[in-house]
Amino acid sequence: MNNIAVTQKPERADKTRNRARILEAASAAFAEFGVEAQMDDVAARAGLGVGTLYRHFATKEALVGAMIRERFALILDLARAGLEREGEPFAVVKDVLRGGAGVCADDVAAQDALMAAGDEAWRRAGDILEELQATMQVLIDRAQAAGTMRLDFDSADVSMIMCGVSATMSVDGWDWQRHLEILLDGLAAPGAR
Amino acid sequence: MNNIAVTQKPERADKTRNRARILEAASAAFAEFGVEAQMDDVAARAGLGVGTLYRHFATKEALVGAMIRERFALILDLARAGLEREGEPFAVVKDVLRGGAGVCADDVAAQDALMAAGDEAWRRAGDILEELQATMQVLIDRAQAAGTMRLDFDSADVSMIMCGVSATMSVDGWDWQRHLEILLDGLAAPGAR
DNA sequence: CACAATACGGAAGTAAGGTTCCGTTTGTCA
DNA sequence: TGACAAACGGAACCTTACTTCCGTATTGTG
Repeated sequence: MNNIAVTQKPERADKTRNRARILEAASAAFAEFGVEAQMDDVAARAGLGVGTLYRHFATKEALVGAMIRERFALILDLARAGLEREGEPFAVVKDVLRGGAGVCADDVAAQDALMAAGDEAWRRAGDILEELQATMQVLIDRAQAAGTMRLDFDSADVSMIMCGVSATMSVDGWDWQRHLEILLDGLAAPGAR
Repeated sequence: MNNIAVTQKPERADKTRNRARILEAASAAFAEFGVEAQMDDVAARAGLGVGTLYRHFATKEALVGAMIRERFALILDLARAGLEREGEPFAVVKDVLRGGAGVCADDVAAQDALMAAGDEAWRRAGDILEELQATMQVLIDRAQAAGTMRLDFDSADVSMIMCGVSATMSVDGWDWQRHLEILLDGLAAPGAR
C-alpha cells in the first residue's frame, strides 16, 4: 500500500508499544462487555487517552477488525499444523475444528463482539479468512477421499457451522462442546459412525 | 394479573386494531433492519404516532418480547401437533425441528433482531418457552426410547442447536438447511444412520 | 347529541457513546 | 542538549434513537 517509500523512519517506540497495549485492553474490554464495550473504556484499560486510541484505530470497527485478524491468524496456524499431521484425515478435520472452537471459546464474550461486528470489520480480515478456507478445503478433500467424511460439505460450510457453534458459546448453561460433537458426528460419512 | 376485576369495560376498538397494526409493522421493520429497526419507523409503518406505539409497548424491549412470544407460539403449535403424530418418533422430532427452523427462516432478519434481544425480552416469553421445552422433551423421550436418537441430548439442548442454526440464517450464501440436516444426522443414535 | 373516558400525535427532551480537535508531552537525531 | 516531528490526553462535540409529555381527536354511553 504505502510501502512505496521504503526508506521511511522507523516507528517511534511508544507507538509500537501502545498499539499492543490497545489490542490487549480491547480483548479484555470486549471479553467483559461484548460489542457494547466502550472506546473510552478500552483507552482507560490501556492507560491511554481516547485520542491515542483513535490515532491507532480510526474507528471502533477498525479496532474490532484488527481483533478478528488476530483471532483468525491463530486458527489458521492450527489448520496449517493439521496439514502436516499423519493419521485418519477426518479425525484431523475434527481436531482442527475442535481447536478452532477452542480458540473462540477462550474468550467467549469477545467472540460475542465479533459476531455482532459489521461487514466492514470482517472485510479487513478477508485475506486471512480466505487462506484459512483454502487450508480447510485441503483437509476436507483428504477426508472425503478417504471415504470417512460426508461429501456434501466444503470449506465454505466450515464458517457456517463454526459460526453456529460460536453463537451458542455465550449462553450460560449451554454446552457448546456437545453442540460441536453433534455436528462432527453429522459430518461423518453416512454409515461410518 | 389484572383480571381480578372481571367486569371491566371492553377494550376500545381502535386500540385493538392498532395493537395488531403495530405488531405487523414491527415484523416488517425488523425484517428490513434487524435490531437496528427504529421505533419511529415502526410507528410510521403502522400509520401511528410514536406516542401510541409507546402506550401499547412501554419500551422497545417489550415490543421485541411480544414478537418473540408470537413466534414461539407458532413453534409450540408445531410441537404439539407432533405429539399427535404416528410414525417413527425420531422422524417426528426431526420434522418438528425442521418446522421450527422454517418458522424462524420465514423472517430471517426479524430472527436477527430476536437473537440480539436482551434477557428482558426473552423473560417476557418465558412461559411459552417453558411449555415448548416440555413438549419437546416428550417427543425426545419417545425417540430415545425407540433407540433411534442419541441419548445425550435433551430439550434444553434443542434451544442451543436451534439458536446455532438461526444464527446462520442471515448470512447470504450460507445454506442453513444443510446446517440443520448435518445436526439432525448427528442426533441419530450411533450406528443408526 | 353531549359528555366523559380513553386513545392518539408528534415535537421536544434526554442519554449514551463514538469521534474530533488542539494544546501538551515525549521520542529521536544531530 | 536543543529542536522538531510524532504522539498523546481528554474535554467537548455531535449524532442517533429511545422515551416523555400534553394538547387534540376518537370512541362509546345515557
